[in-house]
This record gives sequence, structure tokens and C-alpha cells, in this order.
Amino acid sequence: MTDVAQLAGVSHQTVSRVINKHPSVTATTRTRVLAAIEELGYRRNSAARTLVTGKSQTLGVVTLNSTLYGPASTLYGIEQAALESQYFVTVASLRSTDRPAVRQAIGRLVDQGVEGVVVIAPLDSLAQALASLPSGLPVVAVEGDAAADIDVVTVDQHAGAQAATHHLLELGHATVWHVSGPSDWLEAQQRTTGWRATLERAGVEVPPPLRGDWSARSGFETGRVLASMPDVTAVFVANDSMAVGVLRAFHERGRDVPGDVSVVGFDDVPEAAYFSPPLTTIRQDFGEVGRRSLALLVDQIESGARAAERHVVEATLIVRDSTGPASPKRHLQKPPTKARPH
Amino acid sequence: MTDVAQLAGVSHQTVSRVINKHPSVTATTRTRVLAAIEELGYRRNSAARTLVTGKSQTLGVVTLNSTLYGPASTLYGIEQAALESQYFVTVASLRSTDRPAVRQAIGRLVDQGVEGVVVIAPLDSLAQALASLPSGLPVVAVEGDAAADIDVVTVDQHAGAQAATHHLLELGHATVWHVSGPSDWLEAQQRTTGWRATLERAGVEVPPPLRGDWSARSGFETGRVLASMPDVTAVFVANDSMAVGVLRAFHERGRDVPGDVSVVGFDDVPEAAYFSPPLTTIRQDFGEVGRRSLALLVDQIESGARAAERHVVEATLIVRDSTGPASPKRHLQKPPTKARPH
DNA sequence: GACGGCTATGTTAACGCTCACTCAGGCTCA
DNA sequence: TGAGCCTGAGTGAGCGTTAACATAGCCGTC
Repeated sequence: MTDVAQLAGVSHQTVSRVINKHPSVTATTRTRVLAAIEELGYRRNSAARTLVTGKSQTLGVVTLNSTLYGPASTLYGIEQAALESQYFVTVASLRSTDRPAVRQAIGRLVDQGVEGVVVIAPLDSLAQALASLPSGLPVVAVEGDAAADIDVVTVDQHAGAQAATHHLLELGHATVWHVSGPSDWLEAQQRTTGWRATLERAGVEVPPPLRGDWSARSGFETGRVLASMPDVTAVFVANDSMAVGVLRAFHERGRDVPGDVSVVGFDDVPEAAYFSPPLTTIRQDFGEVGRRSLALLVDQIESGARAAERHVVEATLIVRDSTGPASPKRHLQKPPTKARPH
Repeated sequence: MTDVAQLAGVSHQTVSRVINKHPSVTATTRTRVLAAIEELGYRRNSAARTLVTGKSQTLGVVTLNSTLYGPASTLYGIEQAALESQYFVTVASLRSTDRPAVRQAIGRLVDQGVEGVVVIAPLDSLAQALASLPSGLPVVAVEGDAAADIDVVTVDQHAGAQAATHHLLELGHATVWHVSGPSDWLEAQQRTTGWRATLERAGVEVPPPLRGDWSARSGFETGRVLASMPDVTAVFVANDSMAVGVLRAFHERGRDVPGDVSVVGFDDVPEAAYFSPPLTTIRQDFGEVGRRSLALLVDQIESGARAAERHVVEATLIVRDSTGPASPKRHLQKPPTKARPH
């Protein structure tokens, strides 16, 4: 910077003013300085700037496994929005899901000087860990719990699950079975709750949910169990990957989808429209989740206060070919469960 | 830091020594300092440290679209490895794929003070952009071109495509059709080259490749074209997503896979084993790609010199149910193309 | 025409840390 | 017993930038 100043025949402070677009600089000196910068290939040292201003222009993202479709898409949305807002994003993946791991990850980010953190915290243990955070740090949780006084951006899992279940009931199915995600995932919990609530409100029997781990493999395994039960005619699967496995299991048992069984997934991965059969599913706008959480975080940083709001992004039902009316045969074989008052 | 020093009754330099694990500190003073650090909740200011040492402990990753399975997995591998090596990772997504965009993204990272950059550069335009980079900066390209004197980590696309094509020929198919990726993607080019070379070596007719864009949708569209051509019995699709679409298209036309047509994909996404039918595909170890590129980058940073090596990660054929012997019927209908000497 | 108040620039002092010295004290060895 | 050396600790400078204050020149106004 001193070199630039010398070459331009001004003081280093004037150079600083030009860089920071300070108004009180003559057009002529500005061009002179810019020319000097260009000639010397000068780039401002961000460490020095950060040291004196206390602003690093860097945000942290804590994520669990950025290979899954949801987290990866959210991260991408955050990154895009950060670019827009002139922030850098540094990523910290968690190696385990317990409390100390979260603290350590956030600690690392804080040590590195991030101005705020987005935590993609879909596990209840992570959500809890957020409660015990240094309160000075701006934080936004994605898919976290609303309990802590922390900004949360979340997809309306409950409504999504309701829409899925309702869709199946409306098609005339006696009840809807459920393949859930891992029990410690909030999304899994909420989808299960939404499914159960819908069945109960309809006065319909609630079958025991089967548990998967989000993977297609686990979907296949639970799908085999369901395929062997003749009275299963409708299944709500907690994500599209598992739904692939479920579809496969039904196919192997010769049970036609949607002829014999209807299946609904969750996520609407880009391939869902081309599964066999094309999968009816719940679309989540992960990009929107990313953008919203970043906007919230930037707000916190600029205002200096946590809003502790809860932002809900909607989930929409996409009907495709994997769902159809309950076959009349089944209805005859098994009379509809007697409706209970509610 | 001064506060800590005061509380511990030592100089700030001693505190610095304790933090940096300098050997010449008595056990007693060390514990005293550590206690003071603990009590005051002191955390070292990384900006100040970076300013004086010139080391930011931060690496940059430039990526195109981290939503795709490959880039996302690679990024994850890099992140994990970086954590291991005590580095931070900041991500810069590209908004467009032209040269200035790459320069700008890298420029941003350099301004922010990264010590090195991994560029996930699967497009030939990006690979070229790397050639004209400031030579002082440690850089590793993933899936880039070997032309520039830059370290490259790449999956053996050519061998993977060969294995896929060879597998199909060995099953007795007269020739193998190909659904390729976008023409400006290096991976697409290499897979196409590998496919073509294998056919030519076998002295078999090379059908015109059909072009997709990696998406299941494009796979479906090209799949419809292929499904309408009765003499198509084997297809090598350049990634699993498109393969999903191709499988769907064949299914809709009533052409059985693998009975009538065999299909091979590329990537081995976690769901591939549960497609209908389970997809024969080429597995790429993206985690390994990420780890290798990071190791290479750290080497460059520590040694201060570019090695300009090319590291190849192997791709392996995973045989599942989407491929089977060419049906005898077809062989009768259409005699095998006369083998040409090579 | 003197004075207040702008504008364009310069000067100086931090920011929090590490590096290169310096220094005191205790040990070894001739 | 003193020269030399090692160890543990302290002192001061400086990394590159911005913030705060200082200054000089100019304009308009009463």
C-alpha cells in the first residue's frame, strides 16, 4: 500500500480512501491511485483489514454430511446468497453428532473469526447444543428446534407430511403406512408427527411406523417387510432415496405401484420424476432455505441482535404416477376401519 | 492477550509461547497461563496472527454447482481432509463458466487470504482458465486438463468408459450406444472417448452418440429416441442420473432391461443398486479424489513448489441387473457386424 | 474582508499478534 | 572460581490496514 501511495504521489491513507470508495477524493487523484494499483498489482491484505475493523466478512456454515441432497442444496443456496451479500463462507463439517462436536466446530469457526454461523442442525442433539452457545455470536439454525432463542429457518415438514398422507387417504386408502427417517432427526420426527396427526384426525388406524436411515438400502429393507403384508396399500416414505428402495422392494415382490400400492416420497430430488414409476413426493425448496437463513444471519450481524424468529418455507405436494386410487378389490377384502369420532 | 499475561503474572510473549506450544516454558508457568486463559475465556485473534505470520490456515475451493453428486462428494472429501490437516475451507461457487468468472472467484479467495486453491474444474473452459493463473498461488485442479503445469487429480474416466463398453460387448451385444454428458465437460469428453476407442478396437460400428446434460430429464428424452430404435440393445450412459431417465424411457416403451436392452451408468450413486432394475455402473471414489487433492495442495503449500503431477483415481465396474447377454433373437435378426482388423 | 464551514489530503496511533533480540540465573567444566 | 553455555522469560519492533485527528485551501456570506 505504501508502494502504491508512493507511485501515485499520495499518502497511504488516500490509497485507503480510494479502495474504500470514500467520497472526498478528487477524480484525478482517484484515477492516479487506481493506475498505480493496477500497475503494481496491489491487493489489499484482508488480515490487516480484519484486524483493525473487527470484520472478517466471513460466515461459517456447520453441516453434518454435505453429501445428502438436502444439506448440499441448502449449502449451495447459502453460498449463492453469501456471494450476493459480499460475504465469504467457510464450511465446518461435523465428525460426530454430539454436543462437544458442535461446540468444537463452532469454536473452530469463531477462532477463525467468522462474524456469524449458520448451523444446519437437523438432529435434536444439535438443536439442543445450540441453546448453550456464546450469546454474542449471530447464529441461524436450519431445521433446528424453536426452543432456544435462536433464529430458525425450516421447511414445513409437518404440513408436507400431512399433504402426503391426506393425498393417500383421499385416494381411498384405508390407512397409510410410514417409513420414517432416523429417530434423532427432527425432520424425521416432524414428518412422522404430521403423518400420525393426519391419520388420527381422519379417524383411521395408525399402523406402526418402520424406521429407515434415509438410505435407499434401508428403504429397500423396510420395503420388503411392507411388501410381504398384503393389506398395505399406501406408504408415505420420509425421503426420496428410501422411496427408491421401497419401490424396488415392491417391484421384486410383484406388487404393482400404483396398482396395488401407492407410494409418496419426500424431497423431490431431480430424478424423482423418472423413477419407476415417477414418484409422487413433497417438494422442498432448499435454495430458498439457504437464502432465507443467510438473509437472517446478515440481519443479525448488521443489527447486532438476535431476532429469535421462526421462518417456515412451505412444502408442496407433487403428484406423479406412484399414487393412485385404492383398488376396489382391497376394499372388498378388508372393510374400511370404523371411523372414530375425534 | 495482555489481560491473560497480567492475570498470569507473565509477559504477553510467554502467553504466546504457551499457545504455540513452545518448549521453553516451565510446567508451572504453563499451567498458570492456561488457567488465566480459561478464566478469561481468551481466544487468539486469528487476523492478527495471519497478519504477522502470513499464514491464514485457509484453503479455497472453487466449484461449479455443488448440488451435483460428484462435486458435492468431492467437496465433502476435501473438507474432511482439511479438518485433518488443520486447515479451514472457504467455498466459492461459480456463477458462470467463463474465464473471467474463474479469475474472479479465485481473485476473491486470494483477496481473502487463502494459502491455496482447489478448483473443481470439469469444464474445458475452466481448465484453460487455470493456465493463466498467478503462478505463486498453490493450485490443484480436480478433473482438469493436464495441459497446464498444474497438479491434477482425476478419476480414470477413460478406463471407466472402456470397462463399461467392454462389459457390454463381452455380453454379446453387436455394438454399444452412448448417451454423453454436455460437450464442454471434460468428464463427458473422456467417457465418450473411452467408449469410442473400445468400440473401434473391437472392430465394431460406432453409432452416433446422443447428448444429454447430466439430468434425468435429458436422459429420459434421449432414452425415448433410443427406445424407438429396435436395433439398440446396449447403452452406455455417461452418468447415473441420466441412466434413470433412460431406464424410464425404455420401460415406457415396453422394452425390457436387461431382457431387450442393457444399460450401464456412471458414478454409482448410493441409489443405483435400487433402481429398476438395479443399475450396472462405474464407481468413482469421490472421497478419495477430495483427499488426494487436498494432500497435494498441502504439499505444494509446504514445499512452495508446484509438482505439476497428474494423479489418477481408478474407476471400477459394478455389475448389477441392468446388463445381460444380448438376446439370441436379436442376433438372428441382425447378424453381427463383420469384424474389422485393427 | 474576515470568518465559519466545507473539501481534499496528510499524520499518527492503534488493532493483537509473532519474531528477533536481550537478559538473568544456574549449570558445567577447566 | 570464573568463563562459557543453556534455559526460561521479557522487551521492542513491525506486520498492513483503518480511524481519528490535523491541516491547508477554497467558497460563500454578512
